[in-house]
Amino acid sequence: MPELPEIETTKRGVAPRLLNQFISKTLVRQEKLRVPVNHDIDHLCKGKQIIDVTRRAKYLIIHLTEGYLFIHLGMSGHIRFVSPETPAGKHDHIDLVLENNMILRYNDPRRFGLWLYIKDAPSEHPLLSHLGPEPLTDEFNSDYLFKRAQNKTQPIKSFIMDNKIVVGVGNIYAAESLFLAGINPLSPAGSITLEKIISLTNHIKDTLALAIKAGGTTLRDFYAADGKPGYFSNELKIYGRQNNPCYLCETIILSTTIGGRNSAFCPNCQPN
DNA sequence: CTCAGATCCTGTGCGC
DNA sequence: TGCGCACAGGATCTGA
Repeated sequence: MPELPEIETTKRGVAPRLLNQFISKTLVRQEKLRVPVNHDIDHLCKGKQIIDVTRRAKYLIIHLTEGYLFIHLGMSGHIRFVSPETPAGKHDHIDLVLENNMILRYNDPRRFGLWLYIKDAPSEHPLLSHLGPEPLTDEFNSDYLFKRAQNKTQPIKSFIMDNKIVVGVGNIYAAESLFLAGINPLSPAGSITLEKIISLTNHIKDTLALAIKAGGTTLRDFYAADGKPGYFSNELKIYGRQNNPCYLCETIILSTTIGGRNSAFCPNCQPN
């Protein structure tokens, strides 16, 4: 489900209702996630106040009076507020119960996500410490990207999806940005000209910012915390459009596999 | 070091 | 209608 815009949309949806609240209970129905949930997470969170809600890469970070709660939604997760009487359904793995009785409920069929309580500074944690810059900050710019790309033979698409290079660029937005920049996703990262890297950098930023504005991309099952779908799927120009004509030149869009992920591209608009 | 591929898990949608 | 298969928005590990 989620890429960075979906996480950001989720964060904006849940933050106002979490802020300043006290946690009364953390109910874990399924602890086997990408990383097992702390066995004593209920004890660790109980009675603590939520003092901030932030995002780093695709992690939501709930700041408590002591420690932090990391939430990652993996490929199929979502969190929503439900009232106390709402019965838990299939794959409703965790409830964060607040003292006002509202429940932040986490559902994740594939269980690639995680919930983790950590005590020390998030940026030092092994899950976050190696991460590259946020795409919407000035730290992520064309000079940086060009430098990092030098001598890389890796396909440019895998390169921009590498969290050590830049975080938050998933399969959808990688495909969209490369199309808009006119770059073939298979081209070796080190072979891309500075001009194209400048264009790519700008399109990554623009695409993500637009998608956040639209409330994320709803393909099948993404709904923001308020239950509203995202509207960015209407804007997708290349992702999932293989075998259809390109919107710009009507050439039939091709697809290939890069890093195990399906990758659509227009052979005419993205020649190299 | 770099990179392709396998892996964790369940649901969906397609062709037969 | 039912079955089997391919594939899905992420991230990490292994091994060539």
